[in-house]
Amino acid sequence: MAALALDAIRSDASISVRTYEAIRAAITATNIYEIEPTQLRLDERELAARLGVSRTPVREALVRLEHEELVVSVPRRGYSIARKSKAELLEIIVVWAALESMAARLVALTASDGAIASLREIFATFEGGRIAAHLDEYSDANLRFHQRIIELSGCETLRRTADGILIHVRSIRHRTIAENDRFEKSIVDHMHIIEALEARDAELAERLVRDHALALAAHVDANDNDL
Amino acid sequence: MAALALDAIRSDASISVRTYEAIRAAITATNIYEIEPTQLRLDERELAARLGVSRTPVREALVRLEHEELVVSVPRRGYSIARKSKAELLEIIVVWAALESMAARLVALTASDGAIASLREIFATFEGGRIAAHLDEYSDANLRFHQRIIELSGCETLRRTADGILIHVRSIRHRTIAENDRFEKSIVDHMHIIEALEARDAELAERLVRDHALALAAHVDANDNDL
DNA sequence: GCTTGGTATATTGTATGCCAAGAACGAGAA
DNA sequence: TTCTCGTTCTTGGCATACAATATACCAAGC
Repeated sequence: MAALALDAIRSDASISVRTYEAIRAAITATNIYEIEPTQLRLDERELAARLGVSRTPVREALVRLEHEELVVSVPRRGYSIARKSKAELLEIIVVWAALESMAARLVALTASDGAIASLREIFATFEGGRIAAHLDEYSDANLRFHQRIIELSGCETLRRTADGILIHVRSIRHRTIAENDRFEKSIVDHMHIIEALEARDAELAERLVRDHALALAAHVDANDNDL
Repeated sequence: MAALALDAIRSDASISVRTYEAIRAAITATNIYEIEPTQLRLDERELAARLGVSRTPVREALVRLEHEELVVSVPRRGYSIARKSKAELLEIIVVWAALESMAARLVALTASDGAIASLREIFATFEGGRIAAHLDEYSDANLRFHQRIIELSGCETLRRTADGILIHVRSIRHRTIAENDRFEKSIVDHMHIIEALEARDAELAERLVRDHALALAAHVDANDNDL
């Protein structure tokens, strides 16, 4: 439990919601694949005590988190942080590919030129091969890029659906970006995607985004055998 | 001991979960777009009394339902059944299109011939133009067809994600199927989709499914102004 | 020493009570 | 008559008490 960095909760919104946000943030900030299995347990009372609230809002928060599959509950045995199996992670990437490729289509068809241009700026600081030296920041930028495509689609439902699985995608991307020069290919892919969007080629943009995501899935499938 | 064929005892779902299922079923069985706005209110105490449970499981159930956007909660003013605006319904169709088209791709690439053939059977009873006389059953079959594509993808995460928005898609399809001969076009589309899957043409199947769904969105956008 | 049953303890699941925020309603004044 | 202010009542939010069940530990018998 000490592995979770719990922040104090905000003062607006209901205690339930703030509790949810606090626990969610704590899980998000933790590399859940690298902590002891015993640390995955979430003790209602301990969470309540540490957050300074009663068990009721903690339980409601856990119910929410269970729904977005961040935690799992075993009846009568409580909640623990959900670790996805490799097969599940692959499925998540497939869903992400579906959502992001649809988003790319919408961006190509409806986004403003300025909006599309903003995609380039995300990688502006990484020109000239300085990626390897700033792998963490590049990994963040990478994720932001994909998130931004979904944002620019203007489809709120798409964004919310994607948000639900974002946490898992984040951990995948974070772990795989450092592996054998994938970032070289990655940045080339991104530029092609941006070009397709700028050319307003919806079909191409959709396909490139999908294939980029599915390539990640294939990579994880082939390489990450320790999941 | 091994001689006894013991099944695990019915781990009768918790009251919370059963409460959730009961409320969900009740909402699903109601045409939420045709009842008085005052009927949309969900009173915790009343629900608890009618279900014979306390308010706690009712609240947990409502939290779950809120997460899947079947109900909305206004802080300090309680829960009510969520009616989607037209814009939101259009977005939902877009998300559905994204998920189902990805599913179609997977089906074309991985499903067995028998599985694909089962898609035809769904419409077997509607041959010979008997659709108009059995519009309700056709509407159901229609929905089952689209659900089945997602099932056949074999991607559980895809299925669960789609399930979350299924209720809304159902109500849309149900209301629009009766409108001006859409079912004629609809059944032709479906046959083309099946043919593409049988031909293992992933690109075509994906496109047909997507366009079929987006055509529904366009239809709703143009026709259903009373949402 | 190992197995097995019993008991204590810890922890979740559910019910209930209290409180505070809004809404509804009524009374009084303009 | 209408507007406004105050009171009451409804209703959700949270805490806590109680019940049900799983786990761990210990003791007794083989």
